[in-house]
Amino acid sequence: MKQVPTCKSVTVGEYVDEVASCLPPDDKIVDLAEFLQAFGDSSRIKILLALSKRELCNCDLSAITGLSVSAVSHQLRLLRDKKLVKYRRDGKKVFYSLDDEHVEAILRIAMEHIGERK
Amino acid sequence: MKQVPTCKSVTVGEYVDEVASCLPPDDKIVDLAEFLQAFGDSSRIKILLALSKRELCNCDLSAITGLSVSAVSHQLRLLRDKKLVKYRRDGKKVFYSLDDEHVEAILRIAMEHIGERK
DNA sequence: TAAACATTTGAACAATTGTTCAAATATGAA
DNA sequence: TTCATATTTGAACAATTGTTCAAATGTTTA
Repeated sequence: MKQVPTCKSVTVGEYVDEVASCLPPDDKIVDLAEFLQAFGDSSRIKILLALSKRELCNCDLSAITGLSVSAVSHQLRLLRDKKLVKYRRDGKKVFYSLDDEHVEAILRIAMEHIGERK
Repeated sequence: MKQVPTCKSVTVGEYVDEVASCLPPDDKIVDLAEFLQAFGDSSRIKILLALSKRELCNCDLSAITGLSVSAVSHQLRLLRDKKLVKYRRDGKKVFYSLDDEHVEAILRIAMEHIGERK
């Protein structure tokens, strides 16, 4: 950044350092952002909501979401890498499910937040 | 999408329609994705975590996060539009805070999820 | 083995994103 | 009014993203 943060008024400086020192280190910030970013796409939300009902294979997810098999696979890889889903192979199929209760909780709370407004 | 979802094995068709009918309508999916996408950036995570400690103005947020005043303002506009933060003007300053407990809860749960692994 | 089914992968592409910079707007004090 | 401070805005740009398509990889059955 190029602009120097000035903010000359009296209140500044009293709590800025205190809040700044509360922030996690940069690598944790990045992990957090990447984890939450994985929720931030309509295709992935559809996949995650479907998986919140039951374990599903790539092919089923394609039928349910209306996305191509390839698109679903690409998104599942991302969701796997970011630890939102886990999987198990059963013969030709690979069954996916939500990684843990945190993922479910975030979906539920976000639904609540959306539902309340408008 | 161009590829027809086939998935010819026996298990298919039993629950696909059932799960599909559980999914919210498209506009709600989009709202959900846009809300959660707003969490998915390191700069915005820093801003949100800072705001989880206390109400802060644009200028303070710039000092705390190390981002330019302009970059913070652009991100705050997005966070406002997506209903993650609210604000009040006090003289020359505009103080921002988290919109509600849902936003706080999502940050907390995501921190837990990140904290548990590795 | 070959064939069918299911999934994954990589390249390409358009679309979206986050930052910077400069300029504009808003507020309070002199 | 003019000045200083604080915030917002819009254009530009590089960087990232999500999808498609074609090809490759796994797995089971014949």
